[in-house]
Amino acid sequence: METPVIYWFRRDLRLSDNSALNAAVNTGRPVVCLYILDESHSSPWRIGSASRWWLHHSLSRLMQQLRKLNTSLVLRLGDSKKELERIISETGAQSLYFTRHYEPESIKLEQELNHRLKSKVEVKRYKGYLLHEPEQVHTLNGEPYKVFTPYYKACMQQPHTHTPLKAPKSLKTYSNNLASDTLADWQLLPTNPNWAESFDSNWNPGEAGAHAMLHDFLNEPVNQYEDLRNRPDIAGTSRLSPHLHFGEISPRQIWTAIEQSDHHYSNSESPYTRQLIWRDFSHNLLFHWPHFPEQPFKKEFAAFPWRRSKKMLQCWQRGKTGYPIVDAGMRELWVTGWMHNRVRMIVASFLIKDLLIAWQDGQAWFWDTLVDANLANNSASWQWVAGCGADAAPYFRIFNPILQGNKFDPHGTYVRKWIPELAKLPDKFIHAPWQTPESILKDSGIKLGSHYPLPIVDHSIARQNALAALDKMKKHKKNS
DNA sequence: TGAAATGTTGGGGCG
DNA sequence: ACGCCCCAACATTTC
Repeated sequence: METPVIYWFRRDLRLSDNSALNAAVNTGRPVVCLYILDESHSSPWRIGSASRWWLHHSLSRLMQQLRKLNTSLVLRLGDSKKELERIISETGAQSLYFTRHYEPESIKLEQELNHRLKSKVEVKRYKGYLLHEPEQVHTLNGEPYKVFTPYYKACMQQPHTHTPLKAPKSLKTYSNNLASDTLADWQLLPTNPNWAESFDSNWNPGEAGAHAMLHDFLNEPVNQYEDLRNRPDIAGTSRLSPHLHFGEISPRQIWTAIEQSDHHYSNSESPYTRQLIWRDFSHNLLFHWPHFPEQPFKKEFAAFPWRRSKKMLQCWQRGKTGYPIVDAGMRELWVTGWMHNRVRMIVASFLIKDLLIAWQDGQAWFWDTLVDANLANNSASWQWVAGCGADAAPYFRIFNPILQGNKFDPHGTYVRKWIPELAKLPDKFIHAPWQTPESILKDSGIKLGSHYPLPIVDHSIARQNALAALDKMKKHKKNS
């Protein structure tokens, strides 16, 4: 029998516009489709709980798609390198094809594969996860960009002419039986309790779901993106993040679809595609600074006097801070595995600056609860809010949760959706219930402190404390 | 991809 | 008519 090609699926769980898969199929040899769940490494960033839910369904969909091509997906649990070596020896394969990734663990692994396997098999690595490779965009000195705008401009100088590839119509099946786990073996879905119950009604993981989501976005919201993207009470964002994270759709497919739609902007000016470049930028940062998820990019922040209050952190996690816009966001996250981006900034600012809790703690919570948890985006965004990242917001830019609420959820629709106990409060007080006159509270059937918490901190005092803490950090820097 | 404090201006009430 | 005060509206600076 012909020796097969191993196609190693990673976070490219799609058949269309998948250069690596296409190349594997085009060898004309039988293709062994493989997915490895690797929990063996020591990285603290093993896949989070909400992402496991997504992964389960995404793999399940991929298996359905492959079945139509008369092929199965071989599931293996274990150390990626060992499992790859194992399957190569089981099949006698002489080629290994895959898509590259940019996390420190992935970079290390790809280097090791290159060293250890290259003498025995052909190792072919393809791009596809980003619009621009980290090596491809740099300053005139050859340094990686640390500031977004020049990075963005440099990206726009690059040619964007690629046409997305169609899914292979057929592939040569590898007919020998290979041992495979079942998805159920991996127990990726939560049970007792099934906290992901309402994920099903919010999401449709997999390639088809990704394209349906894109279609809905192109249908209208993309043209109002600039105005509506900050409104959590309106469906104005693409909600493509989890699909992009798992590679169910390529950024190139989105880029091209937008270019070909009747979008009001050209892609180089589109406020939405600009966000896609932020995604590249985050991966660029992580690629060049592998400690980004753990350590502040601005070193002086290592001396920041964070508070370690488990109790406060828990109030934040459970959506019980007493600030409705913050609590609504945290509850949306818990219920759906996702949070509107404007609200992510608000809750992050609140944790970091009002509660003075380290951004790493917030990042860890997001990592576990977001279906779109992505190491590059998550760490770059948290550091951005904290003011310690590359090209970050200044630390002293402290969001006022009441003003943010009034501005971006002016009728309290978003708050009422996620905090139904406040539903009857008049618009005027929806973002600051504690300011409500007693009689109106009574009419609304709300008793603060029992139905809904009183604010766990006073924002104006918290703001002063935050600025004082920054001062303390600066003094520490001076003295050292 | 803020917010608060502080400064400036100008209209109107009023003695 | 005039100066004075108040304060909203807007601008600037500071954090």
